[in-house]
Amino acid sequence: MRFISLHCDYIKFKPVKKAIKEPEQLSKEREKGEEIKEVLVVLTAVESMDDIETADDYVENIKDIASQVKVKKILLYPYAHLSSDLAKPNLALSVLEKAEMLLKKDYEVHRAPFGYYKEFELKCKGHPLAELSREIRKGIKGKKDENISKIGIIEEKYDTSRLLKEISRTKLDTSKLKENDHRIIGQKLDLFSFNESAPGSVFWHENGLAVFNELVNFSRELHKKFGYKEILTPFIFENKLWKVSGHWEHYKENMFFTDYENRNAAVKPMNCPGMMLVYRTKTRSYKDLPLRMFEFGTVHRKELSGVLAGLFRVIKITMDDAHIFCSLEQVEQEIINIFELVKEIYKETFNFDYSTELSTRPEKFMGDKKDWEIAENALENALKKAKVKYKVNKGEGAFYGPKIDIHIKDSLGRSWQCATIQLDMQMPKRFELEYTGKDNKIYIPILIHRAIFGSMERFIGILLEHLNGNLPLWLAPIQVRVLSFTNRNLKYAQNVYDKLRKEGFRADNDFRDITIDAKVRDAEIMKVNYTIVVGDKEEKGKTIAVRRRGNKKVEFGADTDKFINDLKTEINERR
RNA sequence: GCCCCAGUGGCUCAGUGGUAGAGCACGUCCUUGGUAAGGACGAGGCCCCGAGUUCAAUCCUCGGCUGGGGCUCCA
Repeated sequence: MRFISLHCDYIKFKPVKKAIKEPEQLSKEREKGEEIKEVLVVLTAVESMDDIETADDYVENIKDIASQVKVKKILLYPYAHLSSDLAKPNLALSVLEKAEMLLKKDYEVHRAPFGYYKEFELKCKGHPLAELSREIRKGIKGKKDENISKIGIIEEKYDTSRLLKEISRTKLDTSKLKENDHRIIGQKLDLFSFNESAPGSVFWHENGLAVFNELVNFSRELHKKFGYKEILTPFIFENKLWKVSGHWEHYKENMFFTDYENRNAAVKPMNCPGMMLVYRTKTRSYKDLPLRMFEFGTVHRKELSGVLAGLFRVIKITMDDAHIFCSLEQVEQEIINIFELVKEIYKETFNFDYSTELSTRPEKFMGDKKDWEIAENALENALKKAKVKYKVNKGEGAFYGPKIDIHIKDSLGRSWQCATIQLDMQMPKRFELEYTGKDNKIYIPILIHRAIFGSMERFIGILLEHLNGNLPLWLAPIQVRVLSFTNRNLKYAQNVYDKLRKEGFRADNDFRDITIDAKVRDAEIMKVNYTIVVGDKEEKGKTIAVRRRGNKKVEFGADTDKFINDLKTEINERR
């Protein structure tokens, strides 16, 4: 039996045995100031009268805790055995009839024709449970009452525990965009835009591209330090490659196809196969390992239409992708090295609050259980050695191997996966990758897929929200802006501006004929790091007046050359 | 893909079954100001696309596209 309770905008699925605990939760929510006026108890899948009694206990509990809360009981339809045992409709029917008789007073009973189950499942393109919840909600709003009688039939085979987790998670305040929403910042600072004609694909404006490129440069430098070799592979590959890699089989729905002449090809949704081909360009020996191949790879993935979200979820994705080829013994150390890199970026550079999760073997997996155990142990040991705190997600690994992910929350409290480290023992076999060992025998290397930013787009989105658009000097799209005080000072202002440009700063100017207040205001809104005003005083003394973003104090009479040097120092320190 | 909501000048939004309005931004002029909005005037719109209802649709209905939130999936 499934047990559903709804109140206000909350919707929760609870297995009946756990549901008894729920009234406590209700009181907690009331303490937090949640206003709950009505609780709707919806019973589905009643299998016996015991179920109904349990539900009644639950209702009594609610009444004890919150006497003013209105409780409405709905018996949706006892579909016991219906899904799993269509051969016994009479059994289900008898339960239903009993229930109806006993409960008519208290429960609104809705029933559907038994044949509806199949129909419903066929109709559902999404998750049947999720759809059921919408149906119920719709019914409650009274808009389409007739729908209520048609629902309530769901296959038991669907794993509800995961859904439970999702749905019972704190409901987000979705009514308002937060001020630090990256989409708003992106528009205000003229960083990027989207267009209907290329959904899920970012148009990077000058300002946004500056941020993007700085991050790329930063990452390149760091990867060099960590011993990676950067390469670049094609965008379009023939389908036969995707058949080898397994994407044809597992990822076809997400790929863009493009045929030409006699070739059937696809735009790459992942970078791995291209890199595998580079590995194969020569014979490798154990001396070459670990081989760390790095690529800023641009991939395209067809995503379900309801799933795109600003920079967080896009179709054209740029990844700081790398593949590490190594021996089994080297895996642990390589993972530890990756943690170092993660720490360097996430902690030292940006000071993010992030969580680490280890996902293990799923029910449907490729390869040997033994290999999986080795891989999982390697990941876990590395986590422990690197003293990383982590959570285990059992059974949520990729089909080809276990993985470690880094998650960060956005302005709405939603968690996004950024960095990912995945062990793969399938791809090297499929591509027949080899290396010669010390003993002159041929071995298959282990493959580690990993991305640190994850997707550049998503990372920039997270970063913008984290800093509320106040980017540090080295990343800022407009580092310095020169303002003319009056039209008398235009020439000198132009000189100062030219000088800054020639020094290589991202500088711009505002020589409009409006008040200095208005220009300063605009510079602050644009999150310009340093605003420089030149007026008569400055012109006379060959100085500048410097204002730092968010600071009310202004440094009058500053020396231009010294200012330039200070800027350079600040950029180099990446503070 | 599913559920709910939205789509009106570059931006933020009003509004109406009789083909449109404000503020900001933009342009011109006045003003020449010391660190978060000086003033006047002006230009700018296939009211997302397609069909239907109607004498008449930006508005109502249906379908589509895109965006937002929630699922599912993922970086």
